[in-house]
This record gives sequence, C-alpha cells and structure tokens, in this order.
Amino acid sequence: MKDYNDTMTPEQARQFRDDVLSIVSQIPPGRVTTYGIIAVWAGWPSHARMVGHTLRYTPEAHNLPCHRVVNKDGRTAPGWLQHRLLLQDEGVHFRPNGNVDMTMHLWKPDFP
DNA sequence: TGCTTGACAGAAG
DNA sequence: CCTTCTGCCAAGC
Repeated sequence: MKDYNDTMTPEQARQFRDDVLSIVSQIPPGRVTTYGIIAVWAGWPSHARMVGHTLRYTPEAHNLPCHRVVNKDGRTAPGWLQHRLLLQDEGVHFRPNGNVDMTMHLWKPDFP
C-alpha cells in the first residue's frame, strides 16, 4: 500500500475524494465503518483526518450515507447531533457510554 | 511563511 | 471510561 509521505497533488486529492465517496456509498444500512479504515482503503493510511474533512466539506457526500462513518471507538461526530439519531433509526445499537457497539456493526469494504 | 484547527488514531496514565 | 499527548496533514488565517 502506498503512502508517499508528501503533499498530495491536486489529481491525487481528487482521486482520494472520489475513492472516499465511493466507499461510503457502499456501506450497508445498519452498519458502520471508520475514518481510518476508509483512509487505508483509499490508499492513504495516514489521512484519516482528511476523510472526515472530505465528508464534512464535500456537498456530494451529503447525498451518501456518511452518517454510517464513525471514529474508531464508535463515537459519533462532535457537533453533529443528528448523527446518533440517524444511526438509531437504522437499528444501530448504542452502548451505555453513548458509542456505537462496534463489535456488532463494524463493516469493512470488500471488493478487489 | 508560520501557526492553529480539526467529522482521526493509538498509546499511556 | 476518560483525559492527555503525540503523530498526522490539508485548510484557514
């Protein structure tokens, strides 16, 4: 897996964004995945933060199930109150501490 | 140009 | 379980 450790070219940034959106669009209802997993899968393991940034600031992402993306601990996005409700509507179970039960709902991309 | 901010992750206490 | 710290890196100012 590549990780060039220098700044992305605009083209790489575009590719990264497209990959992120593509992966998010494949998350099944009632399942969740993490920013880190998406970053790794997009081919930029150290760019977990950029996944969040992409979902937050890319309009197209708002048509996708981006609420099915949480952080590694199953915590919902700070400052996005509906996040938790949207997941609950899909039957996602939350633990007493307020986090998603990852052992039960974590989903990982699987295609060649 | 340089410093600060995060929809993050991982380890440590 | 929660807080703090370090590493990370594009964006904003």
